[in-house]
Amino acid sequence: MTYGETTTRPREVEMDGAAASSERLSLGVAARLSRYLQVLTQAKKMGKETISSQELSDYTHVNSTQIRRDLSGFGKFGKRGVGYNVEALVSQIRKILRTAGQHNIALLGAGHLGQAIASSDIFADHGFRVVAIFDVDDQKVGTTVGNQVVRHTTELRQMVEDEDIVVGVLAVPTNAAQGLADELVEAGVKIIFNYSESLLLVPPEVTVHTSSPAVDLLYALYFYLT
Amino acid sequence: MTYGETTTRPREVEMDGAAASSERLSLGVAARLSRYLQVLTQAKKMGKETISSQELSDYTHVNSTQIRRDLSGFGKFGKRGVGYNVEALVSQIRKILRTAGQHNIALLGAGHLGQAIASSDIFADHGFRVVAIFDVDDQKVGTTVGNQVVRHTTELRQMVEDEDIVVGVLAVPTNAAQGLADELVEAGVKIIFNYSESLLLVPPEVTVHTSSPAVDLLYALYFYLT
DNA sequence: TAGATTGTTAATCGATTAACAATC
DNA sequence: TAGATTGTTAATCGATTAACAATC
Repeated sequence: MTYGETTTRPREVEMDGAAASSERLSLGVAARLSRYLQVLTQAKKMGKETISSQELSDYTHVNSTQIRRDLSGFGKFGKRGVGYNVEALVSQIRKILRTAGQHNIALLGAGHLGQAIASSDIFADHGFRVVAIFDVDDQKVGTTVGNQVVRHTTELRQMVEDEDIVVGVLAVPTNAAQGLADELVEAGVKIIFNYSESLLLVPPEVTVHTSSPAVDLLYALYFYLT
Repeated sequence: MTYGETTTRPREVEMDGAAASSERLSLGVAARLSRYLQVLTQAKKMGKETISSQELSDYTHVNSTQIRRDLSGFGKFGKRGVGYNVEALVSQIRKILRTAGQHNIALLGAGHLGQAIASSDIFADHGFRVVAIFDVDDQKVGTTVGNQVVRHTTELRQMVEDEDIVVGVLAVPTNAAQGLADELVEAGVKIIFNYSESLLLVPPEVTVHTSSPAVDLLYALYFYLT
């Protein structure tokens, strides 16, 4: 590599306030923007109007310079000496992540975990709507959980089609997970959120996210112990 | 920077099979090792005896070269042409992450989520043991959840001391989370696992991990939409 | 042996951060 | 104005990956 050479970096053409760029975000940037969004959403709920990169850093543990850098790649959202307007930043990041709209979720499993998910608004806050809940247990089918009537999993395919469901959440026992994952895939769901311990095998075009609190805990513990 | 210069890299002294190094792992390495451990633990349950870096890659979405590289930093655990012995690798990684022992957890909240956590073995599989469950609701105090009797949160401090609890898991409503986090901190807990939506402020020596399925989902959705 | 898979190198690429001028 | 905080540069650092010899 030669140096002393001034590299002209590719730069996004400023698009009159439009934050979304045509290039795909890197994994890291997308992950961090999502975390900022989480904090901002909660800050907004608490009535906070502006937030500084330092405050965002305190909550996310992301370096404040990096936060400013991440954001400045899409526009000048902040005000020097003041910080960022919480509400405006929320909608900018939603635009960047292209998740400004509503997305429909199918919840599989009406046990304790399923009920916890259905009655919380963690998903609702971010534009995800649980539009159907399924279980195989006839005792549970027909009962109401959250604001949905529990259906039998045999109705899965039809509901995915009718309700335009893009995400399936697996809150079922380990041994039932792979079978239901297969059914979700066949029904056309492209993102599976796995709360079971099962390792899931799916076609490459389907994304699986496995929730693993114990893994996160191991990781936190390491830094506590060292 | 000059080049053509051969940099001598610091290298761990081989310690006769001992995998744990004296240097602190980087954030990235610790996070990835935890994920390998999760997959290996499940693979072991399923009776798998060996696993290749490619198989680990399929499940973790970490590049197979990087997996081999991460592991080879601590010893030669694999067998060429065969792969890694699942059971041996589990114990090596546990040694590296220093989580070979048992660690005690306090669970706050005996609602649906608390019950789901108490009756699952996601934590138990990794050496975490729920040794106490708390709630403020007198209806719930005294009932049995998992294999524990639910206690009132007034007993928190004493139990943390008696049972040597290092981790507190918050499975409570958003508006109760900060208050209980404060109590956990006062009781001496160093790691808080937050399942509520609340943003928590804690002293710098305490680690908070906030679970955020919706954030993970946003992130997955971005790569699906683009 | 032939095939498979590790361990390791060497090169590239992107993430991270300190520092500070710009400016609200 | 004075103080605070952004936006941006320039440099460093660590992560990532292709490639392949070693070897089971």
